Amino acid sequence: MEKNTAPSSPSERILSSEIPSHLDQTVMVEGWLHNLRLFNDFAFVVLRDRHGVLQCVISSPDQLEIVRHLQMESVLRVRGKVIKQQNSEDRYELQDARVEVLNAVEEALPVIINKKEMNLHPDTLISNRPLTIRNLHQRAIFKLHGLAQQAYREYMVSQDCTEFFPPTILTGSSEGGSELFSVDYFGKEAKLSQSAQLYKQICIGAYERVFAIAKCFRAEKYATSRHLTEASQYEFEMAFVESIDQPLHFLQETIRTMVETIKEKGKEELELLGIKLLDVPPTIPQVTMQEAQEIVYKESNGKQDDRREPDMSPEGERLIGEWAKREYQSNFVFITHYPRKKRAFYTLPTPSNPELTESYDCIGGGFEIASGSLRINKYEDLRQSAIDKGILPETIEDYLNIFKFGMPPHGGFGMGVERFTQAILGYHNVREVTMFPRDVNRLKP
RNA sequence: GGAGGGGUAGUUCAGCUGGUUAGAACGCCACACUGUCACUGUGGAGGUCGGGGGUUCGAGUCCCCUCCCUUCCGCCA
Repeated sequence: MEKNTAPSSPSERILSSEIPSHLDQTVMVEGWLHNLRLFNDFAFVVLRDRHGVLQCVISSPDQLEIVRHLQMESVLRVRGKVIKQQNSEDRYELQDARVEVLNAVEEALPVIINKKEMNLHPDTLISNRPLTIRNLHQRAIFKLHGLAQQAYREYMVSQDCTEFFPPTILTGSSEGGSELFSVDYFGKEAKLSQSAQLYKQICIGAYERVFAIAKCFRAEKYATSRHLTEASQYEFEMAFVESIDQPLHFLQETIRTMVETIKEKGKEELELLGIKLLDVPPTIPQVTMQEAQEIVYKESNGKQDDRREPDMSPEGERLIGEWAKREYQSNFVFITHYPRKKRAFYTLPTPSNPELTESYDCIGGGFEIASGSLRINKYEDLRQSAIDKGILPETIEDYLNIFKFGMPPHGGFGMGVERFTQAILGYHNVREVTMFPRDVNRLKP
């Protein structure tokens, strides 16, 4: 591990964030050439490290020559004395800086990354990811994205959940849902997992409460602003639940913890991005799908009518999101009790109305970010449900067999990792919050 | 899979009913500049107008084919 004490020796690197506590001391910093403002007899070298940027003032002719022809993003080591900037109480700089070039960039950058707004096409942004990730805005997005994942883990662990890692190379489909990617597996055909569903259900048989941050792959040519072919999911499953209230409460508190953690630990990044996160209300509004469709109908003054549809339309999701924001100051809303025909065969039907299910989605930022349900836990019921859905039990034998050996009542959810970040930060395209997105036409970088 | 919009300099874009040498801003290069912080000023380099075919005296501009990007729908996390 690195030493984490504040060094006082000039031979030891300090970070830009530590500068204020070294006033009047000579320090050494390392980082990238973020900007260079050159004058006749002096220059401002702006250095960027993992915490921020620092202005260094070059004033001697020999040092000026070193810096004069440097390209941006060259790697530098700079020594100088920490002083307060002229006419400023809270800004610091290095005086009489001496520069050592650790790795000079030899050619012009393909994109400008030291401006606040890069103003690039999404395609250019991603194709140049090795560079654009260094942009302060871009860097902040993925810092917050990482904080969300950290918060998810911490909350799950605090609730006595056990983390596990599902496999992604499988023999076939566990849900029979979307298209799967095929991979050559020593001459046999294997599939990439589209969901950790099977494995999290297996795991509650031992641990009762489990979670995972799992990759899932969908070989479908969706060309939308919210689909990836390779995505990640916050998976959760808990045993001994009798009502959807339990997993929904879990989901609500998960979201709350994630939002609060980001607000607290991501203060600087949020400020930089100009994003103000809405607090999660004590109770996230919850409506049945039927109620949601009525609300959408009214919200749109009759223009959007999904009331005879078995599901919400994207426009409907957007409208119900606006409704929740206006009526409950909530960025999130739960929709429950979807029709059985829209849900996977393992979803528990509603006892009082078998046409409906004990299921729920979470709408965040105006689109679906999470989905879950109570599950059928008895072998015969599950087998019959598969048959009702037109699935041959023989084709899902491995899955069905789990339920012969004492599966408790259980339920859970899966929440899109990228979509969650997209929802709370309010970005239009999921690729903007995905560092290395994979979609129909993109396999690199 | 369906329907729109688009592809012009490194980047983001303008380019009219087809017309002579295709422009701007930022970036890059050179020079000037004593406090900038999106530094400023002057000058310069940089283009197979996505690719292929066609119409025409003449195509960035019109037509056909093709590739790519993007938005929306289907679908879903």
